[in-house]
Amino acid sequence: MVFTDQAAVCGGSSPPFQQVKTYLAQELARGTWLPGQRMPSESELMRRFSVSRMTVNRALRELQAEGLIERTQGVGTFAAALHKVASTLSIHDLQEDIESRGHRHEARVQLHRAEPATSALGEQLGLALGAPVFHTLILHLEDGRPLQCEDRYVNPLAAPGYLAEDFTRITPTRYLFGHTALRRAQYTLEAATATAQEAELLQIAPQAPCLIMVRRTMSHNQVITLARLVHPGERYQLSGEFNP
Amino acid sequence: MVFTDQAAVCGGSSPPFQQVKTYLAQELARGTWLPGQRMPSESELMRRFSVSRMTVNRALRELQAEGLIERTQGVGTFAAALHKVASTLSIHDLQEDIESRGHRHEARVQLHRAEPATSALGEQLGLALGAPVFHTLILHLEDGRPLQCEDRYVNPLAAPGYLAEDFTRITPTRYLFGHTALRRAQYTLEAATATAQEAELLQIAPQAPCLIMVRRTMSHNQVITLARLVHPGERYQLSGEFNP
DNA sequence: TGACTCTACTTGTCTAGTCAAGTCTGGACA
DNA sequence: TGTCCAGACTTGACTAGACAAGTAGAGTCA
Repeated sequence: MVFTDQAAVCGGSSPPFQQVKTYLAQELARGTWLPGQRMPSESELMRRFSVSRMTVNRALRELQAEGLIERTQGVGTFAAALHKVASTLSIHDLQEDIESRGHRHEARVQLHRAEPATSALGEQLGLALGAPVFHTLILHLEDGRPLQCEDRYVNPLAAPGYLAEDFTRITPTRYLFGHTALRRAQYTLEAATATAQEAELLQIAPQAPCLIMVRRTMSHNQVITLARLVHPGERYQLSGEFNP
Repeated sequence: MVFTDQAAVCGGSSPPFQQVKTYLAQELARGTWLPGQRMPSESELMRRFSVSRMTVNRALRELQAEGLIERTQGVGTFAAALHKVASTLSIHDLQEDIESRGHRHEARVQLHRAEPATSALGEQLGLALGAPVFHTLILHLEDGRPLQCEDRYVNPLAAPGYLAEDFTRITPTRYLFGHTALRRAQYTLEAATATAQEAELLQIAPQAPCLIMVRRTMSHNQVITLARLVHPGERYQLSGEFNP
């Protein structure tokens, strides 16, 4: 059988489900089945590879989870329309990022206190006007060079111990990950100029382009924290990969 | 059994593997097992939920794929250190993005020709110095407002029909998705200022911050295309979500 | 012609058992 | 004391068969 041979060539000694998966992924990449076209059924693949249905099923289920194929009960398996696959960009923890480059991470706490919530802030965090909100402003440096200005508001109900923490030793992100039931986060990412205060802290020109991330982190239905992370454009890049 | 009851409450009539998965995900979110801590083994979950090992295994395998847990053969299953989970930011096709907002997408082709490769470009695309390279410069507009300046070089070996295409009707991204064996893509994202030409096309001030994405798209080992996508900072935002 | 049913095919899910391979621990032994 | 090995436990992978649920097409009947 032609298919079995090809799979054997490519798969080497990898487990059978992986061989089926690799074979299908390769053929998809070669354009054997164009987007929307019908692909072999499970029983067809069973016969071709001489494996049980569970094995074929696992390969197909994983390809489906990866967005390469679409399956419909009662109908069949189809090659996915690849342009619909949303690519993803990874966002890592800054401290880890810096340390993985073999550099030194330093945090300078500029502000660390409770403040009364303004109306806009209270609404976002689900707090009454004037209720206390924790506010930190921290400058993160890589080998002494300013890399991120982190302006963060924290809901005291979600993280009561936040003010007592020493953020030169642990980043707020890590602290909140460990001490709250973090469930969801929303990001927006944009290019803009920093505020005058941020520009001064980051030691950049007032009009210099910055990569600004605004992050809203939530537990089940309560907003835990609101962060504005400002990075100098010339010193910070995000990079990502996409393997369909 | 306490565990079975809880799962039944949450899972409703969903299939057993989903109930096990939901139960574990909920307990993880509640902090029942802190990052790095040992979680119940497969046989323990088999007994608690009265299901077969394959069912428990599927739940655990999917949680592992989603990054919530870590598993080691011979050792056990552990709660993942959540701060290590790389969050992802979705990047969609621009034309689809615009149309999903109910707006009109328009592409203006500024440049559309073959050029001899410079040494730097040839090296990136795997071509000899002076070999022909396809070059397009396209301005994308949303309801008549410039939103993206797309400067793209394409390897003629990978997409020989590229020059003949009408890019006011289909975006290069979509064309390349449909006509090449796209396998991998690498991104970098940064904030910077546009070139003078780009600023003029985008109708922005020369010093205005822009979100710039550089994308390298490859087939198996051949670089298909190199694209520089410049977006005016004030008009373009990326947004994403993170559900651990 | 139009509505209905029956059948073949497809995917979704589960079970009970098997073998393999990796880790860890406690006991035997030198 | 230090080394080695056997056993217990864990995950990784697979099989053969089963039932359920959905779709599509062929055939039947009014």
